[in-house]
Amino acid sequence: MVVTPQLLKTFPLLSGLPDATLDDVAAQSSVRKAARRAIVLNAGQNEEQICFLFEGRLQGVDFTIDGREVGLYFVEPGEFCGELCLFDGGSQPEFVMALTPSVIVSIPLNTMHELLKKHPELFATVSAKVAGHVRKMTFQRSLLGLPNIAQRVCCQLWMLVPEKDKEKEEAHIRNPPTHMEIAIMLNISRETVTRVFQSLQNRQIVKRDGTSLLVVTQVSVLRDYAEGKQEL
Amino acid sequence: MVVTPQLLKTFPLLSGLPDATLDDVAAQSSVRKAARRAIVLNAGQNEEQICFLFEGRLQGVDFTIDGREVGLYFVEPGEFCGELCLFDGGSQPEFVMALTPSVIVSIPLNTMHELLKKHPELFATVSAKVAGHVRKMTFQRSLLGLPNIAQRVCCQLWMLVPEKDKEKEEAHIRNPPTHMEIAIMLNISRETVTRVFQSLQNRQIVKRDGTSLLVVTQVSVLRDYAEGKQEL
DNA sequence: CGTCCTGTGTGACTGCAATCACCCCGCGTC
DNA sequence: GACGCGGGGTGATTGCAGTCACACAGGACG
Repeated sequence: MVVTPQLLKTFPLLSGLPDATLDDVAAQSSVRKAARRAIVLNAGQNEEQICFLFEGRLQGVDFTIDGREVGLYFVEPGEFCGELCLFDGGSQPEFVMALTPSVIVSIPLNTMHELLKKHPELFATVSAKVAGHVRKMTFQRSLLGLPNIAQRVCCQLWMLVPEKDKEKEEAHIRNPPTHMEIAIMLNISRETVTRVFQSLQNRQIVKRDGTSLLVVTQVSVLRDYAEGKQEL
Repeated sequence: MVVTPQLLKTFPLLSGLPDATLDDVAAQSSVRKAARRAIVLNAGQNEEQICFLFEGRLQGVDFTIDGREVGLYFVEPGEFCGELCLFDGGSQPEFVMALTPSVIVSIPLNTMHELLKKHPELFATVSAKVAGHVRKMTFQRSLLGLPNIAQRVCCQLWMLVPEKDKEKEEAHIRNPPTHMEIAIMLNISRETVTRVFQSLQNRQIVKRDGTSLLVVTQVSVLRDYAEGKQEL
């Protein structure tokens, strides 16, 4: 499929670029669709492309030596991934997999390099993204250190509460991860996640509204659990 | 204490810089000593300095919400830390603590920024270091996903085997982390680490030589354990 | 309509690592 | 020498989360 400059403009990182530049980049880029659970980027390979997510949802995942899946982060529409090789030309550290059918725009590594050279202001954005990634991973790592499993789940849930809702008493989490996805991120079993959720629902702290919406009815209580001020 | 250009030259990152530049940087930098378990960089603060380790050993550590310590990485002499704020001006994500009495050279963030602007080749090195950090964290995260604890310990041990010894049958690990430090990195208890080590020693796969040297006598067997090809 | 698949809910069982309690040893230092 | 302290070693106990097995609901799809 053909990449139009208009398509590229939908991505915050690129939206400020002059039309001529976008024409140029568009000509060298490509679009593709990825089915559910399709691999978008392979770990351990020099992927030579930066992926921009137009539609769908991706997850960075790794696998342990014994084949277990390890969830690392999500990629939402408008965001990009695979940028690490811009920094050292090394290989992609983790797999990126489509959680839902997705549409992905790929810009070749070289094109991206040229672009960053010409527009250093983009470089700052990409750097900040990597820095943010490090911060997130550090936080996630500290989550895994929690001995209390329920607390771990609550922390992750708290992370998913939109910033704007954190002070309110009710929060909406759209398209929440499945229990399995949460389990993989937190290094616990799917059943355990389900049990924690049951417990939260019984106490009317969260409730589900269809498959694509999770309502946190008592945000402050959730925070207390997350911070260990209360035990579940 | 006064920082001399000669001192700065001992750091690989800075060794190629012209003397005039080093004079300049030295004038704005400072040296300090850190006692064992002293905090070198504080998490959550805008530290505004890049720390170069001249002597000793540092560890990046985080704390879970409930106060548990989480070990992240080590800093060896000649290396630096605290560079993440160069990328986004954000705060330091984790604590950096001295494992042994250490000597640290601090270069202010602004000075460092100027330096990188004037010498983009340094920027590549710093970028590569951050990228490498991300890779390491990703790997460490996948370690934590291992359900078999003994395997986790063996993997960590395998990581500590110097690159040059990985193909040999005997490897030397200088200044190995204490059981406690390993336990913290792997999110398991100190006793469990001890028991795994006992098991490895009984099978004559590793042996200790004083406090500051650990000898891996059967490197290939250790690798098999690490890769899950054999069970301990 | 039936079928398939994914996601969720739940009970029973069990194994394994955390915890606790205590030991020893070596080292620095008062 | 006595002492404290950090580091390592070990047994007994226990609780908790993983695992297994199965049930059920809802959506997609022919």
